[in-house]
Amino acid sequence: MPSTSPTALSTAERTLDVAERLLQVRGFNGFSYADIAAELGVTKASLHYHFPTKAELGDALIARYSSRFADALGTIDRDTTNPRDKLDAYVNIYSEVLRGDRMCLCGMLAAEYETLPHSMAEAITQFFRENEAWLTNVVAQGQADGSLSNGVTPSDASQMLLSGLEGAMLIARTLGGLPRFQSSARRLLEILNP
Amino acid sequence: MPSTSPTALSTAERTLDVAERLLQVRGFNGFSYADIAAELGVTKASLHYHFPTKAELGDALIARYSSRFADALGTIDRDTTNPRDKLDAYVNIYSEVLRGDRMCLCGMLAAEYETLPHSMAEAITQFFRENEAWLTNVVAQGQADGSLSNGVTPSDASQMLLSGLEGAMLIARTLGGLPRFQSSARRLLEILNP
DNA sequence: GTCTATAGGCAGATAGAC
DNA sequence: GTCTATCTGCCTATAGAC
Repeated sequence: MPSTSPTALSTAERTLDVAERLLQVRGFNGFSYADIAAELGVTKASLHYHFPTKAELGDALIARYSSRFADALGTIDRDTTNPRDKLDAYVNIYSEVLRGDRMCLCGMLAAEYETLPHSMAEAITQFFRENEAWLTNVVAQGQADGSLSNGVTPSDASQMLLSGLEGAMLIARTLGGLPRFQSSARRLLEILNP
Repeated sequence: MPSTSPTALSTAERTLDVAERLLQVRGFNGFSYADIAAELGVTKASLHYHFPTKAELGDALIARYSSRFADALGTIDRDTTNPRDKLDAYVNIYSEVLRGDRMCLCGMLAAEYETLPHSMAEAITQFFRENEAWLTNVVAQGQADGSLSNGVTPSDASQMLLSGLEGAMLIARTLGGLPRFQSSARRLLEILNP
């Protein structure tokens, strides 16, 4: 039996859950296998059974995070049609992360970029590319239907939204918190007012 | 004699120079006394003579960085009168940091915030406060003389500029580099077009 | 001020019993 | 899958000679 009840999580999943939070709060170089093990009540050796090296754990964390993010974008596309509503929903993803006192996982890793294994570095870049591609699409839609200003190219707008939101999260954790983040996010979106 | 020639730097200063670069590239948790010692050709013990603990080294790094940043803002105030020129010069400070393949020192530390000694955390918050105070002043001047839009409060504008620029640096190091940063910075400033 | 030497702890990682 | 036990290496930091 891999689990003790229908709702129980495997050790691998619980490891990812704890490691994900530690990574988003303290950074990849700011937590250890010992931290995860203590929180789960298992030994470090058990963790190495599921994730032999920390680089592999990191790869798994980015893969799961990117996958969930992509799912969330898919959900937005299904649930909303108005491009402005899509952007509001996009910002809301970030708000919920910050509400948990966390930084965006890939934003955190972007800071530590130069210290990371190559596979992780590439995966982070890919995460940002995918986000920008989605945002570019939404902005282009909004410009086509007139709901968004066409004073900026969709590509430029998506770059500014992505980096603006990541920066607002970064600073808000040290100064101003969620209210400040949401205020900055609103200002960013106003740029696209027609 | 504290130095061997009029232009020679003390070990303490050279330590700060190397540590500063390592911190801006790899983060506070991403370098060690051994890294600095190897680069300077001295022993770790020598470094501990000048900076007994890493927390004290970190305090000194933030203090020097903040002081230089404040000097740069003072120079801008002396050399330019037009608020738009001041903002351009402000962005240029960031561009030069990124040109050296570095992240803003305090932006990097903002990511590692939760792992830092209290004295460092407080100093980072103070750095951001001072930057925002300066920016708020410049925006207010520009609104008064009509060179900047008054569609946003100076406080909101300064928050968005600071976090937007920090975020643009953060992302540009993994995707797009300096050209992308400068493009995003230009877009941010356009928000203040009258 | 800088060195050698070393302490004490924690990091990531592995071997092998159960 | 999880454990005990252990390895090796690096970390911050200190003592004491020069």
